[in-house]
Amino acid sequence: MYNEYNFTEIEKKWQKYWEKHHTFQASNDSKKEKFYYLVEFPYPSGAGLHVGHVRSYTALDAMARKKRMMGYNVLYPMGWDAFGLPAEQYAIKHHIHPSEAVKENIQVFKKQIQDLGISFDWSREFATTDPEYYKWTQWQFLQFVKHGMAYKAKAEINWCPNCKIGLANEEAAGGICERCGGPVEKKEKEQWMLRMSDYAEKLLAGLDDTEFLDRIKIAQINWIGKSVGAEVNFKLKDTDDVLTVFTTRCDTLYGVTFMVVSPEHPYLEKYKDRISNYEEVKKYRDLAHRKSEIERTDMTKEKTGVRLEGLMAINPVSGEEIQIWVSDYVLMNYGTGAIMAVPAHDERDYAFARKFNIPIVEVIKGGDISKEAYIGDGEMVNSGILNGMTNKKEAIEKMLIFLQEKEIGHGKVNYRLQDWVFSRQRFWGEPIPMIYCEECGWVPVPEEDLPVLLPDVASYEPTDNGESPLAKIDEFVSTICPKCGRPARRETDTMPNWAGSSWYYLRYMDPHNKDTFASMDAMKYWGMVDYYNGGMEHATRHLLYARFWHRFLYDQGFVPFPEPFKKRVAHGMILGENGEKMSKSKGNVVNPDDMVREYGADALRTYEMFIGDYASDAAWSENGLKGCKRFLDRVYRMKDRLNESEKYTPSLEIAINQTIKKVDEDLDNMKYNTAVSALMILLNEFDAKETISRKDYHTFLLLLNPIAPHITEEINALCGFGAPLCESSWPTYDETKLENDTFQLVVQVNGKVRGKIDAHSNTTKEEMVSLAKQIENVQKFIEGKEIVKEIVIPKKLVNLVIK
RNA sequence: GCUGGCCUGGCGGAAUGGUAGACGCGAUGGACUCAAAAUCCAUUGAUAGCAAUAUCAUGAGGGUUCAAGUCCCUCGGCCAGCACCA
Repeated sequence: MYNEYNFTEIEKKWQKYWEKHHTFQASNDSKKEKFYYLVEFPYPSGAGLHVGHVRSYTALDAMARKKRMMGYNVLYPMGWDAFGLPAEQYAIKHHIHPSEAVKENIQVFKKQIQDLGISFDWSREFATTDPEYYKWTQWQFLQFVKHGMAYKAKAEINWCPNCKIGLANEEAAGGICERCGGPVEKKEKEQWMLRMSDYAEKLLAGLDDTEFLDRIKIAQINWIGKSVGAEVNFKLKDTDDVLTVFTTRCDTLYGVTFMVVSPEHPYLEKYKDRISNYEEVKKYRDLAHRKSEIERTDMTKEKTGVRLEGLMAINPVSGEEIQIWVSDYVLMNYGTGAIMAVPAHDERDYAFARKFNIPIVEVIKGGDISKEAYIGDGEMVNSGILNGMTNKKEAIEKMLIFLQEKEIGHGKVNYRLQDWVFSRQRFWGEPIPMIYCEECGWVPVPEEDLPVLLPDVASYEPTDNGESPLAKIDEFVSTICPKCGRPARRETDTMPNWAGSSWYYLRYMDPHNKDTFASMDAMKYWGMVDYYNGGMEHATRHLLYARFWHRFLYDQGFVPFPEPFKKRVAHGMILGENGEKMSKSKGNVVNPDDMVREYGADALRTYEMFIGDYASDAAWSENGLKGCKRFLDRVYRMKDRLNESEKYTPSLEIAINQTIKKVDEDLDNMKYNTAVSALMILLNEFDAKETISRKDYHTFLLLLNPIAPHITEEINALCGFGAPLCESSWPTYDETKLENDTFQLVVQVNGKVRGKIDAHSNTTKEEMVSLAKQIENVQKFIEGKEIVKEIVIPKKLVNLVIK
């Protein structure tokens, strides 16, 4: 492409200037008002920076630069989320320590980001893999232990046989391993768990303190999955035991004709002597166990199950004896692992009862239960105390009171959210700082011994038996018990990737603190993150983990605010030129380095802001990028057409004030595409003039600077406008100069545009109507017709309604 | 299945209920040039017309309104989240 200026040189020059002058360094000791912008820190993969990174980093960069010009003390930091599987796998393959691979990748990423001129405060940079950082991740884990929020439990975990790793529910959604895409199995293993489910209500309520996008709030609410209902106890016939179920529809209790327990329910084992067909039951249970999660949760498949012969339950309201079945459509990890089945009014129970010929009793009138389960509302029948009631809510309330009085049940709130499986059988993660002693059990590593460092060894292949590679490293494992001094073993599991990213935003506030993870003063000054940008793929897990972690720290008095993030915003993806997701295999990957080399960082930045609505996906177009480069070239050329005036050109004054307002508001609202468009429009207006004033041009450069910082600084210097733009004030607009004194009057007849005429803005309503009627084309339409109504919108439009 | 979002020219996309298609890309014609690149000028939703202008047009069909891309209802398509959640 043709170039009339050397953008590479210009970009390097100003990047050096900013570095030398610490332009973007945030102060922890400032009288200015603060603003904290955060983008999700990247995982420094070997593939390098993606054009998607450029989009979000530039977007918040533009806001951060603008806010600095407005006089705020802006924190816009960057770091590295560097633990994780890819680095470990790379290391296994190439026989180098993961920390080496990570170091190299970080250097590449950092160079790429710096070439873009993103105004990060690099003095606060760190990686989650730095011992000085993960020391505090471990320290915070110990606080969870100290407050009974961490426990080790033999839990059935999601095990990926391919990756040889235990997965959190979040990583195994739908029974598919999110890393390799293979099926996930169940495996029993001792795992460290965090009691996140205890925080379900707080995490739900805390959303009120945030300004997340609605769709993000909804995703969080779904994930927490609050459900209000009741726990009801069903007596087991001829025992003193009860089978407890959770239900949201206790009003249908009279319609319960059987119960179903999940294959993992402990009663199968407990009552094996009473279950006369136990062998059959056991067979079913083992079969269910071997099935992958995906097979079990396939809703389209037919219901299966086995009746527990010899074991009966009693319907607590009707007193009837009812059958008990085992079936895999009941899940052990939700509710109590057992359900009451109301086949007349639940689709799943209906299908099950139909298949196994179990009685179906209607309790809500309205459907034909010989054909299907009726799930609507209606009058209660066959329901004792509820008969005749038609209001579902009242029926539930009445039944709840009854259950409580008879002590057979009580109100109960259930959550889908489960405890966080916090162990990973991996080398490249933060070691869990716990020691197992035969005498004392699990003992935390004393805080003064932190960090527990990862050993510097050559082998970190995962093991087939599900142990962490660390288990094979004797000098790591062998230690002494901090309590009794006897020989003991270190925990060899490491933390999940989500750990380090759960509190990094706090460390940025005070990154070099040696005494604590961040000082209270620093955290009080910086407060909540004002804007937190990330992908939608992190709207549930990462965001929930971080909020939980933060809320726990708050409850222990370690942080001053209950919620970490005020606003959460999400960028759309940048797709390949063919509209598909960029991937190596599709050959549609765009490398930002190539674009910076060929068109310059400013053009790339401007284009990515112009590409479309920030929150939506957008397809890459190199021609679009060229168009933005052309725009910057035209901006540059305009410098040769200045006159000596230090005032706005009178005929441009309105347009300039309008543009200041538009760009100002659009940048605040993340409407970057229309901000760029407004600047293009203004440039077109400049272009139509022989000459423009120095002030016209200077203001334009100030407005464009947050998006295209290098070229605007250079032009500013070339023109001798004074201080660099990054040290100048953001322009303000004059409220009285936003409107022209003429406007185009649009004339409609019956809502259709029939004419336009210029009018002075002080034209009265009456004058507007008479002006309208003078237009020739309008007269054609109203001639000989009766005008029944005249609608006048001042300074805009007249609509004549005719009959 | 439930919840939320989206659907506008050849393309990316603009439009507080008030001129649909801003801005950009692409395309066509022209200027400059020996030529090309770059740049500049003009045209560019469809149909009819020399034109003025008219008709049609924001996924489909209804409705509310003086006026609907925008609000309401029905349907279709796409995307996302959750999903045998009791």
